[in-house]
Amino acid sequence: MQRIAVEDRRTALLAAALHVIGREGMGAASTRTIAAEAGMPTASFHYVFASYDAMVEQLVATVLDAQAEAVSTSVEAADTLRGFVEGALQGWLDRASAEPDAEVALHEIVAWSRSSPGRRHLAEVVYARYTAAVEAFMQAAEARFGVRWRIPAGDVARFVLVLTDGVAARWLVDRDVAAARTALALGADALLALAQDVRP
Amino acid sequence: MQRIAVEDRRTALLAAALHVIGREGMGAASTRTIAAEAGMPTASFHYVFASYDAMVEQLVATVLDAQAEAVSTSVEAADTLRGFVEGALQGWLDRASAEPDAEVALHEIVAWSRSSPGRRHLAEVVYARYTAAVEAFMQAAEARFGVRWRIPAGDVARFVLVLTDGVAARWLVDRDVAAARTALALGADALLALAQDVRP
DNA sequence: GTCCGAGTTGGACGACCGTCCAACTCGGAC
DNA sequence: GTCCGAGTTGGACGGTCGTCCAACTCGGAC
Repeated sequence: MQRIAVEDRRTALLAAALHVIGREGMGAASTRTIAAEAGMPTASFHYVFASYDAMVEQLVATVLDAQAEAVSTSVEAADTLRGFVEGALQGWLDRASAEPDAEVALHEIVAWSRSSPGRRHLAEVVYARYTAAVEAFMQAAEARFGVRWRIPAGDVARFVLVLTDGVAARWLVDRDVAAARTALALGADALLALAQDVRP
Repeated sequence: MQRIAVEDRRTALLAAALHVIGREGMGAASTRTIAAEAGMPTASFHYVFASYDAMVEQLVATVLDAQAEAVSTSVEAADTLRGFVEGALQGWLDRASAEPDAEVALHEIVAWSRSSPGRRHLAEVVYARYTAAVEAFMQAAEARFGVRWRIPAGDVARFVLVLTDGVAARWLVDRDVAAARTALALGADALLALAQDVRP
């Protein structure tokens, strides 16, 4: 095969891994399958990545970065607290259904990493980044709409993740976007009921 | 090994599978690992079960049966709608934290079955049974407290599963029962806000 | 034109997988 | 006491896995 910059190989392999995991799950995403999907010999995998686990770690970071940016653009135009909350939740869903491979991969990798002590930190990192992202949204909501919460901010953030995780779990099985949208709307109502002192 | 009734072997292997999946995840739950956990030679596995997939299918049925029964006993004493809703949700959490292997196994198996077309029906069966269980609870609530809902019953049932799935996803990673309890209490409030016409 | 080192990769390593079968054991009917 | 069929299981089958190395290629410095 012709010579390719290592960064380009890395990018191609990460994209291939995303497709394979999205299509056939973590169980089928072997080094051989991923390299074949990228049109490379198997040995190229370990020329680019130190190990399989290292590739997964990079994949998680890449997917989380792209997701955080996509969702944050969906609340830029919000001019009410309701618009902001609904925009964030529906923006997350729009992103998930637009890039299902990324959403599937995230859940596959969390489930995969949960059971092995040496990989458990990966699942915790995912939730730490989710929590940080939600808290950044909450601070933006406070700055823009003066919202305060009736309960500790940490409990609100956790409840947001309960909503997205719960909707995702079901959507992963039935891929029913309309039903997911309805459930998220109920979630938005529940979140707004926790707000007080909204600046007019 | 001494002669053992096939049903006893089946029971022992299912219990062993539950332990292995709960401790090390689906990826480590091979026929060899499970048989060893049950103190049997590997070949016993295929003397009892037609295939690995058939064992998983039986395991799901067993776990769902036990779970449904455990939760239903936790609302028997409820004498208000709030007590009923909170009792059901907290009863589910009590069951999950009392038998973590069963809860872990259910999520591991759903994730495992999602990606393979030939196994996808298993994930759908799990949600069909969850939905049926929740709808049975809702009918019991209507009979006992005369409750009606502001939105379609199907949307309420789906929202209940969003709550349990979302709480479970996080609990599987951090095992924080207190935080799960708080999140479920918020979920109960959200559900009660969807109720109307409660008989006094 | 020569050479070097980075890029590339076929193929092997040991391990584990689900499944299966031939050979063995042994309780109980006769 | 004999025998049979159900119960039991060691070991093998072909497959996949992550990883690695020796051997090859080739762009670019000299």
